[in-house]
Amino acid sequence: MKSPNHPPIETLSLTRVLYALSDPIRLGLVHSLATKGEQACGALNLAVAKSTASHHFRVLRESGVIQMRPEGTHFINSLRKEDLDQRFPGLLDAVLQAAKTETEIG
Amino acid sequence: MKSPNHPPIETLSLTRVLYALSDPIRLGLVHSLATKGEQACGALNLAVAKSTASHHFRVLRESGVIQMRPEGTHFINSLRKEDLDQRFPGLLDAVLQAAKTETEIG
DNA sequence: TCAATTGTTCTACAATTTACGAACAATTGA
DNA sequence: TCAATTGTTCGTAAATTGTAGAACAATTGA
Repeated sequence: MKSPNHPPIETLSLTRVLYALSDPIRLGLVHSLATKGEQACGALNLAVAKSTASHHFRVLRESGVIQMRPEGTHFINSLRKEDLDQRFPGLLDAVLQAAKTETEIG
Repeated sequence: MKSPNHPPIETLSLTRVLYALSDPIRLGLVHSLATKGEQACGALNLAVAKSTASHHFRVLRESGVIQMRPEGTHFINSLRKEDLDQRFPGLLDAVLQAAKTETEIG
């Protein structure tokens, strides 16, 4: 497994991050990574084809929201929380809190 | 001028709000409304056709980010800051702060 | 070695989004 | 009344996005 490219912190674009988080599937992935910690792609059992899942992981990775670390036959995904907090303080926490609120309300 | 519809607070969708904010033109509008206060559409002199501007205002309005109040021949736009703060605490502030940061950095 | 596992890449397609010009609607002021 | 102002709506075109299947690549374990 070849390690994919990750954009450096200073190149992260706010609109790109917001866009990455604006999809229900991707926001769900981020929420899951935030609450359960780092996980393999397969552990997040998505309701879409694996090529589609790969697409969403790519959007999240290229926007700087997550990082992917190769490990054996799969990838371990994790939030780039510290990077995001440094570049856009409070943003990730606010989004995660809002996501939590929304799932509670329905 | 007929007053346009605005979605009630409890129906605001997080992904929809994030999507509305993920466009550079719309984020610029929001930033402008946040710093300069309520303004007419024309006062925000956009670099796009007025039909395109109308589209962006509509996206912001239907996502619940802004409200539009008819006044004479034009509309006065303003952020639904209190509503957003109530539904998604800290989100708007974090986005606005991030937008400010990004314009400073470049 | 070789099959199983995991995820990417390529290709294609339907749906959505952004953009613009032209026509239209509402209001104001001369 | 009527022209000017302001913004919406409609129709359309170009670009982007989300989705999936098929083929491919890398790693592990039998």
